Amino acid sequence: MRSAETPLIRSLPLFRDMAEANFDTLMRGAYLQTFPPQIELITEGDPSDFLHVVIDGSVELCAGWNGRETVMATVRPISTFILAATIRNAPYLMSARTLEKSRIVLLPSVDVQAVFDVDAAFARAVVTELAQCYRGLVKHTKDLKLRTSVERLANYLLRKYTAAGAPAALDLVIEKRRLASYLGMTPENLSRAIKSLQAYGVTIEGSTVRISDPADLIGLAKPTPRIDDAAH
Amino acid sequence: MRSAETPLIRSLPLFRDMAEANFDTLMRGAYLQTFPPQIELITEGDPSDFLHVVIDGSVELCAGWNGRETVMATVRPISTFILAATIRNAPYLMSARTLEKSRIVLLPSVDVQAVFDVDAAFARAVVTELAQCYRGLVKHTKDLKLRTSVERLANYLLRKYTAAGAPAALDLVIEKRRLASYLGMTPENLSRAIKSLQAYGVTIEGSTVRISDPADLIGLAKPTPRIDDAAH
DNA sequence: CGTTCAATTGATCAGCGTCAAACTAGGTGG
DNA sequence: CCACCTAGTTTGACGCTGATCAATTGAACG
Repeated sequence: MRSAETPLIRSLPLFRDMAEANFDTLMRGAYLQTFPPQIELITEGDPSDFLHVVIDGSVELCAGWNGRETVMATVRPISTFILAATIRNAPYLMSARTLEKSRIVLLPSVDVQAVFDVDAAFARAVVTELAQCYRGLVKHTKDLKLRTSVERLANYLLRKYTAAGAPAALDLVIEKRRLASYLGMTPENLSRAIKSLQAYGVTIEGSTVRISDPADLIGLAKPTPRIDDAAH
Repeated sequence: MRSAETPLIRSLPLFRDMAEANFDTLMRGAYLQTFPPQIELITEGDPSDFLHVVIDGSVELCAGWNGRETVMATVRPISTFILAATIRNAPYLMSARTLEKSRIVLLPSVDVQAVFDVDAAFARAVVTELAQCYRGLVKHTKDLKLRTSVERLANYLLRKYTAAGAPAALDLVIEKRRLASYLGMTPENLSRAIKSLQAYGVTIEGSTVRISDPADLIGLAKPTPRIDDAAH
């Protein structure tokens, strides 16, 4: 692959510091593909052949068991997913499907592993990225085990709100039923959780969120960096 | 540090393949300490100064928020913990405390990072270990989100049972209230979950577990490698 | 303008947590 | 050696959170 996206990929933390020659090696084996919405990119249990990089659009990672399904994460540009499966050369633990029309780069796992062994800077970046993902999951788990559904919603909204710079109106980007699944509740329950946050100055109309009194909401949500900070 | 434990540590997947000289560097800066039970080794939010290796005893990783607390994992010999915090040089997301008298090796984070940069084999091992931890957490999260508490208990017992080679009697090693917290329920609820498994041939007296009809229990638990297999 | 699917609302119910009390078992001191 | 103390576990009663089911509303799209 050689295209306009190459510099974009190169600018990712994962690829930023590696040697040019090794980056070229990776790119030579790479595919850039555009997928329509609702396409299942990978399936839970399949062998991991490619490391994926979302260039454009959005992808949902989900998992199922015994007829139930849950959203584990949503991946937006520009970031990678299923790095851990690629590293361990193990079957995927989650499925991935496009939410909208998306452009995705596929890097053969064998290439990633080969470059990993010869490029120390890339190795360092892989470890840093993986550690980041791990810590993100720890936070998600703490969120699930330590908070009620209303608390989870309140903190979710505050995270998006502060990340966007405390705007008057904020867009929920994600469909409500998917948000509900991500937060570990049913769509009906999310509806009710939203209503119960009205008492704290939160109004959600369609996908537009308004927070009239952030201090009040913070009083309920009690956010902590050890669960709610993206960095670290 | 130079002691009888050195070869033990050397034999860990994390240190097995690295150059002797680099391993020596790590060991020179290491401390071996013995801690009494119920000692808080690290505290959520503190900066990560050391990578820890449990040589003997057992350590519990837990996390708290707003007066609530939950058990995230139990670490038994011989394995490491808080690798991700060490790598990212970020504050701990979990606290760790000894459950019993334990011997633990402390490796200064700066040493670990320095050796990582010069030893490709060690770097590979770190990545492999981290990816393993990540996948373990994905499974834990799936367990929590997709299963009811009785299903979680049934699968937990089956995992221990098969790992121990399907013995007639199996010891629960962990205190029930901690197991309850790990499985995301209250001690009272665990008691009731245990009773409800009697219908599937499970009896638990004290810390002794007996499974009279594994096939029956499997029918209820519906274990899957994507949640319940330790490997992968 | 009808079709479709998400979102909402209401009613009901099950799972699970909370509270309180009784029951162990392990350890200590008389 | 036994009585007692402490802490974990169990049991029961009760209530809340959140899931389920069913019906309605709303909004996007052909």
